[in-house]
Amino acid sequence: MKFRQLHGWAMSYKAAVALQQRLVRRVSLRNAVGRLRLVGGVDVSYSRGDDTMYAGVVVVDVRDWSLVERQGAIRKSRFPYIPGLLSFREAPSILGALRKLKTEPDCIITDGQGIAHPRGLGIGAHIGIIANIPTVGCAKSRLVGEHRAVGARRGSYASLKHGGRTIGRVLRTREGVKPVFVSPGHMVSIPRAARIVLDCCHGYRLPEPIRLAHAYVNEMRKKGGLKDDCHHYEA
DNA sequence: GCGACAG
DNA sequence: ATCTTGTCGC
Repeated sequence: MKFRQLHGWAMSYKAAVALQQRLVRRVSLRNAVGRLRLVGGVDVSYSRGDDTMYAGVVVVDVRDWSLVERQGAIRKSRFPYIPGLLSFREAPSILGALRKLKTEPDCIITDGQGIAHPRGLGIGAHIGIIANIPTVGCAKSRLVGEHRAVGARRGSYASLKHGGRTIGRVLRTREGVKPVFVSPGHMVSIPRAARIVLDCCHGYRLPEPIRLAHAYVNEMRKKGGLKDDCHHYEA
């Protein structure tokens, strides 16, 4: 994981939007994810009147769903939540956690949109081009795009379109619950992104890596402190 | 001006 | 995202 220092994070909303329009050209939809084994998941937690972000990343082995490694980072954010500018609030802390990772996953799933974004640069895509690793956006609700009704069976999906382009899929990961919005982040195709998310959902609406990351950051915030783990492997 | 609007 | 109690269903 070769991180790139593409830019700083302190700027006006206006500058942030301009930056997204400039960075979107670096996003690649060329699939670079082969057989899946190690999948990462990232998430952030924070309290109401506090801008302290508790970010975490977990790496799961899809063969048996065991936790391979997890790392966390606590950092204050000075950027507010604004639809379309989520990465400027959460990405700094998430990248802090990612830099501590010793294990390089085959791809990372983010809690939020990939390219299914007004300017094509949701937090999933943004993190992908900076960490230089395949990423998949998996959001619980829609930000942009239109789609037809999604079938009731697990695996059913509808194409998510915006501005005359297909930007992702609305995927039913479990029967009886709302579908999720999947879109490529970086270095992954739309079909592969959807397949990755579906393969990572085990009895629940959200992918296992995201669920574990969510539980991890919440535990970090409540029971204070950042506990990490790394179970080394033999190639 | 009004409605929409990831987390 | 967080806050917050109960309630419906497998």
